[in-house]
Amino acid sequence: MPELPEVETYTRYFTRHALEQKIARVEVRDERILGEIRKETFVKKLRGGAFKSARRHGKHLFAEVGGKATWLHLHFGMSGDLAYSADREGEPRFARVVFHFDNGEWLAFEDMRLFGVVELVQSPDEYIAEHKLGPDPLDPKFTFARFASLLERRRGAIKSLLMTQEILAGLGNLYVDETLYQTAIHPRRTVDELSKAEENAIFTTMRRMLRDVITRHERGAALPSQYLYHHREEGERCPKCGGTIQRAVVFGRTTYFCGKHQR
DNA sequence: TTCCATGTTCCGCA
DNA sequence: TTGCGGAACATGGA
Repeated sequence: MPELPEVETYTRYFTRHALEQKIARVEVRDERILGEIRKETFVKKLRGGAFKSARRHGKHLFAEVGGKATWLHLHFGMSGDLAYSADREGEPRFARVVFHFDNGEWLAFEDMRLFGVVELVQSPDEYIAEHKLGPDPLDPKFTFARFASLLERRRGAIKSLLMTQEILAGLGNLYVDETLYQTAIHPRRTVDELSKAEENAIFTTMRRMLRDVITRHERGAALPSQYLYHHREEGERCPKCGGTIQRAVVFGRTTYFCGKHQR
């Protein structure tokens, strides 16, 4: 389930389990996950090294490979996940790359649908620049002024803008819908007709919601029942206002919203 | 069997 | 230049 809150959770998981351990062996089980890099190069650059730190930008996870002047880059596509264990038999069914550490434990990158990417890059900053990724909404330096400037001189639907990684990096279909639901804004409203108060509501609610989801993931807790997340079905009753949940396609993605309170 | 899925990219058109 | 619809990618679950 990889949008920003999930990738943040994976980053913390990676940090907890996989840092400062010697990489004894790298197993690439399906080369289609590797993107541009050749399997031999990938394995050779990692074997014998160790991950020194991990950071996230948007939906991307980067881990520094000590002494090799390179970073592991993970993108989770639609179905990517991480699993760390010492259990030799327990490797997940859809493990595509497995890092084996010299203490016998392993970290698997699993991705059933193979839309994810595992590769090596020069540095996170270089990657972010090259792919023109927008700011991360939970970056401490990301302010309302910065957010408002992203909306200036744009005309499209607010949902399209919030989903575009070159503008803002991290939200996907689920959490854009959640943000707009919680701020009572219709996903097709165009950016140029939003009031400053509405822009502020989006900024504030989006960040509070993302932090809330991360905290709940960390605790293994479910999302609140009044979140749209649990009501993504046409005809469901809106837990906020009793209206009816509608389904539409916006920016090419199935979109759920309350036909009554989202305007 | 058919439709749908938390993502990204590329192409074509307005 | 910006915005957006559509298709493609690969696979399993309802």
